[in-house]
Amino acid sequence: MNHSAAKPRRGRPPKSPRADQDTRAELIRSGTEVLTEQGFAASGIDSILKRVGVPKGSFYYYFSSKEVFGRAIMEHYGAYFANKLDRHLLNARLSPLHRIDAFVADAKEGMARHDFRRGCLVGNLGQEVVGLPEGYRQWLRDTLDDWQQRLARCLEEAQAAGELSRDADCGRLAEAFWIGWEGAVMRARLERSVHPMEVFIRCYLDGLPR
Amino acid sequence: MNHSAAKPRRGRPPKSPRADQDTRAELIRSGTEVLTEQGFAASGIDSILKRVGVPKGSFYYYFSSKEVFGRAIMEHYGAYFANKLDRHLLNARLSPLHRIDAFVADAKEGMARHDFRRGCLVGNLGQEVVGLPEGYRQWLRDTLDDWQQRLARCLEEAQAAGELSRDADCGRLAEAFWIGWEGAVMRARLERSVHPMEVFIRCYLDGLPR
DNA sequence: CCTTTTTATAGACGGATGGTCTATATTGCG
DNA sequence: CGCAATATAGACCATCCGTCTATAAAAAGG
Repeated sequence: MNHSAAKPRRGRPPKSPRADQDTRAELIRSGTEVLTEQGFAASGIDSILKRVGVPKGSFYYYFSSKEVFGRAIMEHYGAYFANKLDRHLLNARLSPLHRIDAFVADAKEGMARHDFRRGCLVGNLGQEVVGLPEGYRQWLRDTLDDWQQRLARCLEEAQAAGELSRDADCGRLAEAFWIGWEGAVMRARLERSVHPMEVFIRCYLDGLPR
Repeated sequence: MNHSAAKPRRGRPPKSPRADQDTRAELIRSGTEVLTEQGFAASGIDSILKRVGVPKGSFYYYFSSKEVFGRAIMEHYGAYFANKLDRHLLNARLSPLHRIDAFVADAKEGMARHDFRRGCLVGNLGQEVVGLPEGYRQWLRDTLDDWQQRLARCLEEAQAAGELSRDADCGRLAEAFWIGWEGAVMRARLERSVHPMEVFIRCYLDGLPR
């Protein structure tokens, strides 16, 4: 991960100066880390590059602009998160409502592991949506809509399993979950504690119609 | 509010050149508008000054730094919001739970009035808390704690009025409200609609133990 | 009424940072 | 060897925070 270049030279570098060849993927990973911490506007290209030892001049070889770079990060994050969501919400070894608990536990662990510095990319960008490039907003809406549908299906399974009232509107309940969840993640960063996430999920589950 | 100076002149201005004498207060008001839109880091002093026609040189006569300015804005916002909260939550003409509805209706109206460009200052700053000056974080926590207590008292009144179960933990319920509420405000900005706020409050009130 | 002090503004300036672009050096291939 | 593709260095320009000097009007004082 650490590339201490001996001395800066122009031109294409010698055969194998960097351990990992896939610079583009490294930039996306590094960018994801920085953007989940600081959001889009506050994240400088420089700091993202420095983390992986890529010089500034190289950036526009891999991405035509910061905006395009951001989109690549969003896609990467979307795939990562959808995968995590499925891993829990489709886990047949747990009852539907317990799958939600498992997702929450996973998220709590992730927050603590990064010392509450990183939040949810969707939440971060959502807060600064006014100043974001055109198109980002639609991606954020689509992503939340996707998450909502995955959760709604899990709630429907809960209905089938008798964990949830047949009268419940699963779509609306799933919508409410993500609305509040983003608030809980934000608050957890503020408090530097998983407590807000616990309070939210307890209130949410306790309030579900049985 | 609009000060179109005929021509810029140096020196102390004549007796009443600007409609409002209190330049400092105007700066805080303008700053509040900008910060509720864009957050702290993304808000440039210049753009705040331009809105009220105050030249840059004057800024540091009133505030010693951007950080101090931000603190003044937070205090202003805190007073404004606490006042709004009391106006609704202590309104004896409504039942306790209906007071919460009234607050929500007020907030919805405010969001729509500003075309969903402005959010909650606490939510905005909370999201970028990692990069904020020292001390801001504590203010945000204290402020949310204050709001929580005001709401908890209202919920206790609801218990007394028979609108809420005697077994309910009002402190915890109030905590959960603000956790989710900040998420709802954020989402409303993203969707440019009050719908998320409606979904959240309905889910919250429906889930309260009766 | 004249002088001095205080108040408040005008706007340039510097250092830092951030996004973007151009020139360039090296590699790999034919 | 020659040429296109690759990856880099560093310049460039805009912006932003914060500072500084100059200046003009009001307020104070005699």
